[in-house]
Amino acid sequence: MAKTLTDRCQLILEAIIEEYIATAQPVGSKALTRNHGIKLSPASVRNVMAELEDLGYLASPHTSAGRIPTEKGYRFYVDTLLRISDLDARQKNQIEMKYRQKGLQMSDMLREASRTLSSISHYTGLVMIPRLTATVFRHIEFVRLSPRQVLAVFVTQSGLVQNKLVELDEELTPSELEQISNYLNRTMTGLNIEEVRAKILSEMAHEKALYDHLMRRAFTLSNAALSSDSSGDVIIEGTSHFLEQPEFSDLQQMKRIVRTFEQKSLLIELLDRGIDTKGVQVIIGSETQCSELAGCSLITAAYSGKRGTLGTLGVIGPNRMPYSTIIPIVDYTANLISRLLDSEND
Amino acid sequence: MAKTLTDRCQLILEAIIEEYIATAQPVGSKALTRNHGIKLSPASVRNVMAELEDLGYLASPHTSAGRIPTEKGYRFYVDTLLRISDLDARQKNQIEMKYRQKGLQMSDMLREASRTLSSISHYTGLVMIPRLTATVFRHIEFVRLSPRQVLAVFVTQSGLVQNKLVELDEELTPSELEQISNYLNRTMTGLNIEEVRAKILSEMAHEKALYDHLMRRAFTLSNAALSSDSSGDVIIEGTSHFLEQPEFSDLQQMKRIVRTFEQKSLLIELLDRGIDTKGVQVIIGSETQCSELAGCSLITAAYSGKRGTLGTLGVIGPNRMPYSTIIPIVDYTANLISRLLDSEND
DNA sequence: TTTTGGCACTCCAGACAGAGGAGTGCTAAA
DNA sequence: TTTAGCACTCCTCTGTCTGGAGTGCCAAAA
Repeated sequence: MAKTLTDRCQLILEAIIEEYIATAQPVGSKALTRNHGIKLSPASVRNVMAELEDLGYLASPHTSAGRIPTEKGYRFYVDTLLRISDLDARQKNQIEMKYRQKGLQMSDMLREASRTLSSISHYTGLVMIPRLTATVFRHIEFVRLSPRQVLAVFVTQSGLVQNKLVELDEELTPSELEQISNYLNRTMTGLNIEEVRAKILSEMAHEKALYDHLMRRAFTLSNAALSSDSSGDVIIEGTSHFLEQPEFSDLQQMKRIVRTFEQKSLLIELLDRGIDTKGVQVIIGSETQCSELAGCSLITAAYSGKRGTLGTLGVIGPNRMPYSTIIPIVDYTANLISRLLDSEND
Repeated sequence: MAKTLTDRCQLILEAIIEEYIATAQPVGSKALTRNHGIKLSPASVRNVMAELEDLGYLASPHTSAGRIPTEKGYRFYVDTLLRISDLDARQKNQIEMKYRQKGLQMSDMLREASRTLSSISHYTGLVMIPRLTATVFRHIEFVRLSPRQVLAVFVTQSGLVQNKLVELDEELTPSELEQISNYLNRTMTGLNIEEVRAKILSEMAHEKALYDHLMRRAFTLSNAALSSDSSGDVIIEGTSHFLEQPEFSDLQQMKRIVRTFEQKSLLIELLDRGIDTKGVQVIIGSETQCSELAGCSLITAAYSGKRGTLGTLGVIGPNRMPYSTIIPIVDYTANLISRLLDSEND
């Protein structure tokens, strides 16, 4: 199938998509010949456009309007036509400036990343908080809130703080708690949370008839504390940029999207999808596979710390996004964050 | 001035406001006599309405439309006309259900509160996170990220976890850190953060020629850690409800408001304002004193823990809100949260 | 064979006019 | 003091019309 398009088709498709990205108006044959250095007559352009429409790259809202790109059109554009340039030094600098302040801990940094993505791209910034399971254990602390309630506070290698409330079956004295946390901190530092859990479970299994009662408790407690159902979280910044997009001027659509953002779960799912991908990933329209986000596209990239991928970040906007400028922004941000997470805390 | 309105004026004003709240349409004299058990003719009602308009309680969008309440009208309604009923048992139950789950720590609870406020009121829920300075110290832990970076993790009496990255002038060994945190935990538990800071400062002042070098460091470090500029934070849930309000169907207005929400700072300021007020506070339209929130009203109430007020929570929506149903919801939620914070951790 | 000019056709967007309706203010009568 | 009546205002809705942008197709030109 998909026989490759002729050069001329590609040229015109590219021009149409870029014109549409710039104007948000259906593109007609005349406008194209005027503004895009195409040395063909409108009539010839029309022939090509009709062909591109037959092939599914373009669509027309009604008979006497211009053409707009379909998702297939965008996909082809992104995969084949797009030439991505590097950011120029000024832009790099502009991004980097935001992280220059001292005393920025990881969570602040991720929030700043989301903000920066949003403000530079003029779309909505997304940053996924690392899942606990992907992070490396640095420190755990138990704080006794009541005889049967313990707040477990983890700190990960990269300085992310997470906490979980654990309800106990039996009471623990402060000194017992301290012994337990000492044990954990001594033996577990440097492992990732999965490894810590696995280790705890195996110890529990091996020493069935546990002579040391305290140890059994230690394992039970830490197992509870680490059985994090923390299903990930995402920092969303710049929702208001969506209100600027003419394609969502319909309030019903707007509401659908904003509501989806509020629920976050769908976004987390989408961001998760890119976590094992190298480089920048583009998800266009229905490729998101959720109707709530119809007409929306994502540009994402994974970021990593010392010990592998931590999460993903990116930008979400309408299908009609200036991919050529946003892709490098996302790419650069992901690399920058990775670099910062890598360099600190050593 | 402000001579009191006659009973009839009040009756009609109330009817108009309630009709307008229900329909979002300018209210005419005829509609009033039909639906509100007013046994006057439309002509009489018109006379009263003209009077109310002269006095500034009503306005008309144009000559041949009905009347809509002004802010002054809403204010009078809220202050004088409104009879607030208690929530019925079913609603109370509905709210309380949300907090029933086990293992809900404070931050989860506050988020849930914001969500519940939003979903029950159908407007936007706001919950201010307690300022560190208002909270009671329970536990502090220093985690050494690098020789010169320490992550200070506080836990407050109510189980709220906050953390701050401190950059050190000189290196501290792990054991020094531990001594310092032991000292702080021993001597400071039960004080609020302000008191802790005061105590540290006074100790620093008293022992100018400090023989114990470690102590000096301890004070410096903890002072840095507690010099929290954490300017408060607010949990906003249900922004999308704003998109349902006909008064903000203008995209420009919508954008202005959503953007203000994103910045949060104005909301924090507004919520702060109610922190020393007993009971429910209503801020109508321009009383917010910020043009970005023109047309928006807030209903807020303070919540408290064991040791006094912690923060405020509430609902923000258009001026045209059903105050009579939302005020009790906010009131009940604030009391419920206070109760939950009070009862736990003892 | 490919490109292009010409032409008829389609459809939208905006302007305009007219009708209907809801509401007002005022006056005079009850 | 209340109310009925009436003239008036102004919005909203509807239908009609027109100009313009764009298309598809065909035949002539390259």
